[in-house]
Amino acid sequence: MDLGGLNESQRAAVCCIDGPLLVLAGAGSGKTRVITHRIAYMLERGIRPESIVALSFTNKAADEMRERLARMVGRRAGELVLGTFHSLGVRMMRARPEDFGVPKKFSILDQGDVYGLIRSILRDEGIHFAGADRRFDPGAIVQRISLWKNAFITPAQAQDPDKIESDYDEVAAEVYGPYEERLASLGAVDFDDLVCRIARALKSSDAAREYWQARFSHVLVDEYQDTNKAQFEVLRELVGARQNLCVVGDDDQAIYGWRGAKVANILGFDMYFPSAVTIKLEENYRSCAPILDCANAVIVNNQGRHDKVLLPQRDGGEPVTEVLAEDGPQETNWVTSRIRQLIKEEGVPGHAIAVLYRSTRQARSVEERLQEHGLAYRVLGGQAMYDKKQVKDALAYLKVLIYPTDEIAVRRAMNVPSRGIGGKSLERLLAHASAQRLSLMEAIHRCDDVPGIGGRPADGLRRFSELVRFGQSRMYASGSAALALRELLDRVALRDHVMRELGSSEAAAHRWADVERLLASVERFEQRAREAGQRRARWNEFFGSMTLERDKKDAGEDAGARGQVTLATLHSAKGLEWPVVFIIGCEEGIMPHKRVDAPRISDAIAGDVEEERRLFYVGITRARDRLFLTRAAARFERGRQVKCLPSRFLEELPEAVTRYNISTEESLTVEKIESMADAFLAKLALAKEAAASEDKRRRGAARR
DNA sequence: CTTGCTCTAGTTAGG
DNA sequence: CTAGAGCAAG
Repeated sequence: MDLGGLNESQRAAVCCIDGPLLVLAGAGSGKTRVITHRIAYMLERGIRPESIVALSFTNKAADEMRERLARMVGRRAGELVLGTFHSLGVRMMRARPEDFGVPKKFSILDQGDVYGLIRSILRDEGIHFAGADRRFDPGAIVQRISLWKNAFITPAQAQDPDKIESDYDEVAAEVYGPYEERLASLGAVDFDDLVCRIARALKSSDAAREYWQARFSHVLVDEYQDTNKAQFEVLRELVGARQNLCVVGDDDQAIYGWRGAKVANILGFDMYFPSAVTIKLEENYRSCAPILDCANAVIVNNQGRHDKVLLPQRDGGEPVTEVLAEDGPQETNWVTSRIRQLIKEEGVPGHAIAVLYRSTRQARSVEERLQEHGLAYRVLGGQAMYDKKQVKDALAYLKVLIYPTDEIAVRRAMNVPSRGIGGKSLERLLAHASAQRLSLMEAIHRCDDVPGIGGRPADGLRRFSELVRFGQSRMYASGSAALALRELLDRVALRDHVMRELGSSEAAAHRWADVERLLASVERFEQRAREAGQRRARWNEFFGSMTLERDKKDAGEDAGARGQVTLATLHSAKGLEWPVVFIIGCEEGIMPHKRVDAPRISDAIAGDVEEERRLFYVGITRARDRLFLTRAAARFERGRQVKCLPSRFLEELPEAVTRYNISTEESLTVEKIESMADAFLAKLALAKEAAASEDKRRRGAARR
């Protein structure tokens, strides 16, 4: 294998395949190359692909890795165990459910399902909190439970009065137990279970541990700084005494502490694995020196970190520019017209430009302006396709057709569009179902037998029951679920329902397009199953992938092809790069965000300024050639004009940064100041000279 | 049970 | 200022 294209430390990281290895990969240091070369190298050394596990945090990263490897090693790439922690969890649970205490056919709840579950528990349990006349955001509760689960804190431990610091902690602790019970009774797991149940089982069961340790020989983890306690435990148990564990990450880019990631995992790697080798990748091939100077200058202000620095490998580069606007509109105006100038006058393609911001709401004003300029853009992140309501509604109908026993799907479908079936009716149905040992769907089919149900709800139930029967008969007759689903959705007029829910027809059309995409993907899936000669499509796989995978952008639809400017939060920009980057809103309160800096608010989870600094650092290191940092002196907030101070991180930037004030059009650089000084001195010298010659002349005149 | 109005709170995000 | 949730009336 040719390792010639790699530098010395990269080569070392590729070739050190046994034992624990920590690769500290600075931004832009060729991390992905190292990972792919390393796996190819391992294959070359005769390690079986199916015993190599390579984990990352997003499906996108995993797909990219797989593609690159396919190019390097061909079809063997397909035999690697390559994916996210969660996909590994699903894989292990599906293979040996008995190891992990889950039913053979467990279902995976997505965020929306979990929210619904928490809401219904809050309602049922509501009496307990009658004293507190507060509303509780299910999101904050879900987040706490998730953090607890990933830290192996049981419902009982969560109720420890010493640990409870706010009423949110209290409510969440109260909900936690019932939540776990409901999951069990639904035969379902949530995303957190996919990791922490694996960790628990491997710890407690010798048989499970031995089996899985024998199955996997080498483990590699990307973005290791983002791992949490549960993920760390999975890794530790999986690699066993051999400790063939290679972790790649950058503590300076740890920006997910708020969702439970433990920087300690990377900072203390050699404490957990004393024989660990550490390799630093510090050469940066991405950005020009002025940008890296900024990055280095900012990040040194953090305390707990591995000592390293980004070494520029590219020549030249123009100074980083700090831009001051009077207010928000002026800031976005300036950014968008600068973008327009770059594209129209300087020939920079749109996809080479990104606007980054701290919080999603900041995107809107930029979007509006870009639209006015007629510039194409895309917004990164946002809601996943499968998380959108209409898609989930359609998906629920599909599940009802294929798995009528799926209670979650039935509950969802039965009231979309609303058929007049409320909580009371559902309660009666469920009671009847469990008494008669029926599934919810069966109970609905026989709703006339259910005591206490009549009138409007009964009508709605009968209509729903008939609808499902219709759909199923169409499915059996045609042999295609996609076709049956299409007819079913037609009949319920889901499209009209979507249109009605959203006033504007444009927004509705947009959302309906997502449903069309779902239908298309169902069709493709069935098509593939037919081609593979399966008697029945493996719907389990389909639904599993719908829950686990965010929508993949259709090939050719990416930003590059359409020359779109990218809008992204600093979080979702991680791992990406652009020639030109704007970071907007560089102000105290936005970045660092006020919820982080403020003295711990009782119902907020304490954040930390160092993480905000790392976020800023991530933003800076996204830029290849040019970087603009903008801020406004004042903003409209909640209808009021508020003064804004520059972010403390701006003060940490080196002197060489250009400072530009939009209103006064003043632009000052060190070079400018120097050249101004030169000019001044030259003038001075000239004046002196003139004065001297004048003097001479005068003296001469006087002599004469 | 649904609809429409009022009130309130207001990071970041992935599987 | 807005979106989403809660509440009261139909």
